[in-house]
This record gives sequence, structure tokens and C-alpha cells, in this order.
Amino acid sequence: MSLEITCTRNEADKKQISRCKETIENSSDSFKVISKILALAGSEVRLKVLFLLNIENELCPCDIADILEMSVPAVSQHIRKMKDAGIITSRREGQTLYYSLVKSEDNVLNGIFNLISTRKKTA
Amino acid sequence: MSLEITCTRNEADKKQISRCKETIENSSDSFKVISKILALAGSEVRLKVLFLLNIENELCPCDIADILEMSVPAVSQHIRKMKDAGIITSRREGQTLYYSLVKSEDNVLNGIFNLISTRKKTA
DNA sequence: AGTATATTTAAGTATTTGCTTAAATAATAT
DNA sequence: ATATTATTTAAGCAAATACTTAAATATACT
Repeated sequence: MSLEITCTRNEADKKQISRCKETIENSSDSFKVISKILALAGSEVRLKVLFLLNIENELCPCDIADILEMSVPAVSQHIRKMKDAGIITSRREGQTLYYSLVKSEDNVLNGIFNLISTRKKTA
Repeated sequence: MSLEITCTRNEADKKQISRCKETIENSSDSFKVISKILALAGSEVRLKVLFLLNIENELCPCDIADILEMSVPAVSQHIRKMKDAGIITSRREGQTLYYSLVKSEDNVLNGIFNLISTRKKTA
């Protein structure tokens, strides 16, 4: 818990440091919210799931398990995290649960999807 | 290692599944590369560091530690990860190491920085 | 050479993550 | 009711994370 100023370099720019502290403080909530979404998308498996939901509109856990060649419970647990975070939702049709992306205005994910598609083209 | 098709729902769309598998396969490298960057940015601390480097151009570990109110070794270890991944670089000036973002064409991070700034304005 | 400063690295540890297997729900079909 | 299917949940565990403190480097100063 060393909250004191440890950096006593001659060149240390105190004004810069307090300006930065303020900037960070002002966007404190954004950092929490956005880093959480990025952490979710920062798993190869989940990024693939999100990308698939974006292009296929909706998919069930069973399909995703087949596509990604992994176990259904493993998929289900990834889905749960994303649902808990509110970035995907579900719709039931009989025994099957269809998951889809929650569309949001300030979308962190759209830019990422574009990047994946773009890279694919240029590669 | 259950690589067989486990989903034998009547409604299962085999064509959709193989189409999806192909899509994922085609962008396989993108998913690796991009999820890695997102995982790095998916830490609140690292997202802040990246954001700060973006607006301040360069900062030393000591300054970052002060700004984020955390220990220098903790900061240094976050920096190491980002440097290893090639998203930041360093320049030495005497004893001080100045870190800065590596500018890249297909930038995953720029979109994110914009989002943080935008959210701040609207909030 | 000897000391101080900036930073990294290493070792230790508590927490989190991501799977596995087995059991629990929920809906459907017989 | 019973069995089947789709999915979730729970328990267990190995690996990864993110700190801590202490020691090691590297540069500068005297």
C-alpha cells in the first residue's frame, strides 16, 4: 500500500503526473467497464464465439461446441461469463437456447470484428 | 478430447456448422493475435497504462507507478508483458527508461482509446 | 572505487481461470 | 410416469495472473 510518491527523479514532471492522475480518475468508470469487456474478448475461445454470433446472429451452445471442437460444459461456462457481463442474451426454443449479441451503441466489439475480417482479407 | 459431433439435434444445421468451422479456421491467426492484444488491454491497470502512453507519448515506470498509485515492480511486470507482446517499446535516457506505444496499421487499440474518451465526454 | 537512483528480475503466494467429469434442471417425446 | 435431449451447475484441479518483498542490473554521481 505504498501510496506515497516514490519517484523523486529530478526530471519528474509533477504537473504531468497530477494531470494524468486526474485524467485516469475522470474516466475511472470507463476503464472498469471497457477493460471488463476486453478481458472477455481477450480469450481466444470467447472471441471466436462473439465473432460467430456476430455473423450468424444466433447459435446454441451445442453448435458452438461442435464448431470450436470443445466440450459443451466448457462452452456453457464461457457463455455464462458473457451473459453475466450483459454482452450476450438468450432466447429459448423448446430445449434449445439460442444465444445472440446484445447490440449496444458504444460498441467495443464492432471495431474488433471489423479488424478480424479485414486481417483475413489482407492475409 | 471429444472431437466428434455431439450435437445431434434435429434442427442442427450441418451446413451452418461446417461453414462456421471454415470461417474460424480461415481467421485462425487473427483470433490468436487479436485475442492476445485484447487480453493485455483487458486488465484495468494495463488499459490505463496504454491509454496514458497514447495521450502522453511516453512515460517511465516510476511515473506510471505514481499515477496509478501502485508499486514500481508491479508496474514493471505489466510493462514487460506488453513489451514482450510488441505493443510498447522503450527508449533509454540515462537511468530512465521511457516507454511508448508501438504504432501499428491495423490498430486494435485506437478504437478502444476513442471509446474511453467518448464515454468520458458523454458521462 | 563506492554510493545512490531507476528499473528489472526472481521467489513466494493468494486469487482467478479454464478445463474435466459428474450431477442437476428443463423441456420433449413415448 | 419414464426416457431422451439440451443445457447448466458444481466440484476438483492444473495452469496462469497479479501482486508482494528482496535481490540483481544498469547508469550516474562523487
